[in-house]
Amino acid sequence: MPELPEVEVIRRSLSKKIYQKKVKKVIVRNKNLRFKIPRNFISFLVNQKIIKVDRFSKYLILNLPNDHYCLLHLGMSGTIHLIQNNKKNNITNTSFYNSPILPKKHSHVEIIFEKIKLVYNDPRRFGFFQVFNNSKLLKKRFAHLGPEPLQKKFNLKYVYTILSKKDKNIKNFLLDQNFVSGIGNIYASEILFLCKISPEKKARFLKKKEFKKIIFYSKKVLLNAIKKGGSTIRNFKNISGKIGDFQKNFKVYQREGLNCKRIKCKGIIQKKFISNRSSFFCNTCQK
DNA sequence: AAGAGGCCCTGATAGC
DNA sequence: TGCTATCAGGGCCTCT
Repeated sequence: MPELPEVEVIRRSLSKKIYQKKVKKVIVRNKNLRFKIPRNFISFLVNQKIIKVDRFSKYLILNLPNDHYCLLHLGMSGTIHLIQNNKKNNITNTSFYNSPILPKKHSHVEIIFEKIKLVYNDPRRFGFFQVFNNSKLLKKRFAHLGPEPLQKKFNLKYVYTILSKKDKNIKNFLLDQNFVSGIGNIYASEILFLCKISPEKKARFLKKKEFKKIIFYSKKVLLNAIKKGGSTIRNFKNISGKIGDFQKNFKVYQREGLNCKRIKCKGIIQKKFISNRSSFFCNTCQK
């Protein structure tokens, strides 16, 4: 699923294409997403300009005039496609995430601008749209979420205060959006590998030095992933759709049974289910 | 009240 | 080939 870096990459490309564009039409084919698409969704958007494309954590926020906001979460399988209608009447498909061609199935929502349209496709329908009439309500929507790893608020004092007495394992904390928001299952494993910390280690047993590492590598992994264009995004410029022209440079994720990438470490990457989510880690260098 | 587990949903893949 | 079981990157709700 798209984690913070993927959503940020999507935000940037989206922003370039739909900034200051006016919504001409909205099509809702299936309103039964994770949450039902609100009744006023279409009228909320039509004739409005996109004045900014924002993001918090894994949420995209389309800023509209008059302090209105349209929130979009991609869930596990949500993808955004931009279809451009150029002068030659060719349809150029720009896929921002995960798919070589525009899927016909599961394209639940279309937001249509003058020469371009945004298509939301989501097989599992874990994603959702929500609308907010002012920034107060939007803020309230995010109130329960912890800071992003990239924010200054995500510092030693904050992490220590929350984690130092908790009995929950650190992997679950990295996935807990109330503690820190934006990290998902892939990057959680990657971050802990770089920290040399076992995913099963209870938070209260972590030392100050380890808290510092968690903060440092959380930032580093996410920033690096954004820089690389979202490492979980498949690069599907190849219309033939052949797999293999995208690379995952993961150190542990989906590397079960393979050698640890750390120099001189003889460890083997393990896969283990921790709270129903797959976790990958080196059995030797992560303590 | 913290933490574990179940559930929403479809599709891809593995195993028989 | 065709069935079934398992798993997939998230988040919210409930139960203990």
